[in-house]
Amino acid sequence: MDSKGKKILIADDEPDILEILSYNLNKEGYEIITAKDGDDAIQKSKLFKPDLIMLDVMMPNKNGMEVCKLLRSQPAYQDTLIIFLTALSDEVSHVKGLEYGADDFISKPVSPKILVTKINTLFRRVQKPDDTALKAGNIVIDPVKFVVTVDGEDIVLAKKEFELLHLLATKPGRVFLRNEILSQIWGTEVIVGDRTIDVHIRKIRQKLGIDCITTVKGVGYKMVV
Amino acid sequence: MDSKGKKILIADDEPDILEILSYNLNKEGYEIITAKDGDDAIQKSKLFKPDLIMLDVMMPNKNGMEVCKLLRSQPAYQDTLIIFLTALSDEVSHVKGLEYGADDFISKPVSPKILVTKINTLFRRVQKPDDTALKAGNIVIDPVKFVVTVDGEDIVLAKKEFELLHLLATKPGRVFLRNEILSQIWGTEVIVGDRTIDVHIRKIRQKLGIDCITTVKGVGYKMVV
DNA sequence: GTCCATACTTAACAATATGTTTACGCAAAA
DNA sequence: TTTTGCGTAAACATATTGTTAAGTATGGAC
Repeated sequence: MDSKGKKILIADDEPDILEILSYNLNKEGYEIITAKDGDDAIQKSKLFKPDLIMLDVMMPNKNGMEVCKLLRSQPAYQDTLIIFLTALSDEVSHVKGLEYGADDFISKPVSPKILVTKINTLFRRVQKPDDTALKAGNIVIDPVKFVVTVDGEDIVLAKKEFELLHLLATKPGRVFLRNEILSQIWGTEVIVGDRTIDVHIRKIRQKLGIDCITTVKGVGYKMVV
Repeated sequence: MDSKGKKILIADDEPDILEILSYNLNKEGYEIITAKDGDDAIQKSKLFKPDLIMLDVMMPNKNGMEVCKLLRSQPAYQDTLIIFLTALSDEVSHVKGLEYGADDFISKPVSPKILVTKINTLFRRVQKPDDTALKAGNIVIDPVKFVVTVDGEDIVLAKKEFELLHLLATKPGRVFLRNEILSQIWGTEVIVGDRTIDVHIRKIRQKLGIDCITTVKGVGYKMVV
């Protein structure tokens, strides 16, 4: 579930369209938010921070183009994927849409297959690996090779363990609240218990063999230098 | 960036398209030259010696195919990258384009992100000429002879298997995300399932007999050194 | 062109690694 | 002493990959 669990906002004034799109994308594991017009789309974008926004070109209260232009002008939406829903032959919208920073177009009537394929592909494109190796004392954390090295010896961590250690190592010495850890590693969507963090911390300590993570009772964890 | 500062010639009869493409590629640091038809494209190619040429299929005064054929017939343009701009569903152009020596295709309407990604990828591909044999431990991968040698013994791999192994071997130890693998080996057009990668990995492991590829669960694969 | 061999892809299922919860014990603070 | 928070281990659930087999292209020989 890497490209999934993403949030998609769909804005269209026709309830039928909304339903069809929602159904098909929801089935694929995406979380769907719907909006019925331009203003609604802007509001809900700010509220839910979707990863992808589908805009009907023709909508009441600000059409798709206007919404796109407005969102793209803000830094927070620079990397958000934006797709337009257009009539099949609407070349003008295509050209204009591109100027406003659209990433793709889907023509009505919408084929569920093309829809899903396009969206999966788009998400696939934007993912890129983080490539800054971190060092904390005698520990080296290398996201490129996905290995942790202690005193020159490679240690294999599971994904979550690695992410957790990497997070702590971004600011050695700084305390990370349990809440921070949860939202950074697990995201706001998934809800996991507090014990889950403990268990991962324990495994990291166990695998690394050295005591590099300190517990700050009632607060969180930090990396020692 | 080392793949930048390159010259790109864009040939299309629609000024809007020219402008959009120019804008996005220029932003990436490429130097852009535009041409409005086939003859213009040929002239400016000779004049500016671009590193990459984007040709609209439908153009006045020699269409994209003709231009491609003509340029490719000259030794000077043997190694120039040529990309076609095609309508989304234009399968015929794809087939013909490949015959004439196209390096890739971009479907209209053009997504800026995909455009930039593709072009960056293409330059990266040619930057490291494929004629250097790679070595990783006791494995030698020779793209010229298309053979893999383990401890002096030749092993025959299928095309996809070879490409996959070669990709991993370009940066031994580095983790390649499944996404990266998909876009590097399969490209942006084709969409294949995740299991497909596994199967190829399996075959490589089986044929080589040695354990040179490590699985990083939830992340991807990497070559061990 | 047809046939054949090979490679590629997909789907179903098995195996395994990973993530999460639970229950309990311990220790420090109130 | 009671309470609170954390550590631990095992049980459980889930996710991800490995494997197999069968279907689908693809390209070459004839």
